[in-house]
Amino acid sequence: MKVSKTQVAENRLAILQAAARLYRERGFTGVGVADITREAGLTHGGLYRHFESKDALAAEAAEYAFEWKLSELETPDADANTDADGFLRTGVANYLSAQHRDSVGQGCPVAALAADAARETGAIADAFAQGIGRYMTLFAQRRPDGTEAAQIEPEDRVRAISMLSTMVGGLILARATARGLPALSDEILATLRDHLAATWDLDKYNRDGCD
Amino acid sequence: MKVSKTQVAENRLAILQAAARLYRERGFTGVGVADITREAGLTHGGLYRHFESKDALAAEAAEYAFEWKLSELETPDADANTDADGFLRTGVANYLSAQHRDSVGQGCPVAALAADAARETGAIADAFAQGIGRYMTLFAQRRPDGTEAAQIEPEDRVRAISMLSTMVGGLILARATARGLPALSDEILATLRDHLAATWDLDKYNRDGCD
DNA sequence: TGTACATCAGTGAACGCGCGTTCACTGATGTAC
DNA sequence: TGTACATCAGTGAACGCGCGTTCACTGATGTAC
Repeated sequence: MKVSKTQVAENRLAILQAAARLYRERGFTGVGVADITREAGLTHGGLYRHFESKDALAAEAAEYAFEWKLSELETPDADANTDADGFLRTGVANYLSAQHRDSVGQGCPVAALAADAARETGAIADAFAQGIGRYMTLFAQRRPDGTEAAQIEPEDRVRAISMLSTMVGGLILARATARGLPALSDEILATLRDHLAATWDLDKYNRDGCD
Repeated sequence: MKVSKTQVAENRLAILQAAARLYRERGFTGVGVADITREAGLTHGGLYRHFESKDALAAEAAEYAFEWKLSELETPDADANTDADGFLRTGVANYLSAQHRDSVGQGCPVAALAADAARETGAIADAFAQGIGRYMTLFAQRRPDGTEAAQIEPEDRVRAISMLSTMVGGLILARATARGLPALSDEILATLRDHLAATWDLDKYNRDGCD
């Protein structure tokens, strides 16, 4: 039963979306191709009309997850995000929220899969290296004083590396403690939200020169 | 062929050590029981004389990895660690080194497996929650001014949460980019070493009161 | 526009393979005497 | 201390199962005329 070209495109996208969600939830080695196609409303055999192998699908699903997340970060959810300051304050708060912690499948691919990706080689590893590189640049461009960096300065990269590391590490720690020590998990999120906002303000303040 | 009691204890330990290394290298879902026993110099069948199931082994291996890492942190490698300042400066530099990045199997269980542990339930999840909780307390007790906290203050916990999140996240990002963007990987490590040391000094300075 | 037919996305059975776990067996250990 | 024997850690074949991948088949689509 051949299907229409638009249906083919829809099915392919459904497979990618299912893969991107399931991989984030269960890791690259925790999901079978049958799980993915079932989630997309298809049977496993047809997957190979769309992707050469499970690994090729995983790599493309990783790229898809990165695209998806970037657009999420662009328009987090509120409307006070016209300048970099608002964008980053809301973005950080959303990132370190209980909601993001509890919805891995819809969340940041770095926090969900970077540790898994470090064990991979080839296309999956490449997708993650490139994706993380793009996140770094995106973050470095947005400055605490609300301006967009025309040229990225060393201090912009320091800020981006420090913030992304803290956000990713904090979310992973919050997730790992969510079941066994829920109070600690909540404390990690709340503490980092405050701490990053304070660092943020200090960075702005230092532009006038404190020391 | 029954073996002596000391040999039994040695074999059990060898299995735990092999498991702790292989799980860190390949993740909880990437290692089979035959891989572990082979690494320990045994065959797969005998594993069940020591552990009730693969999951029970994984949980105990996680606990073992946490014990191992804590003692590593206590005596990082140098000898200038008699006070908290030296301990933490050297500890942070070691943690964010290329050597630690490139030896996952001997490294911090949190950076290697916390993302995997967040997908687990039961004994493995518990082991990680408890282990992370202990790391937090250990870090909070050590103060930048070189003293050991008699009682842990809110600011001590903020510092511990912020530092651990940054270190764990940074190491994971450095590992995920090591293959595809080695320059970025090195930059992340070097930047965070400097950044954390600077935050450290600022913390010390603020005790006299700047603002 | 209508008809004939080649295309090919999707189906589901089948494949070889490696997994976690079980179990009959082995034989050195360690104990009872 | 020496002998007889029960114990049990370790072996390796076997189990059922789910995996990634293949393939003959189906039948609606889309094209050639």
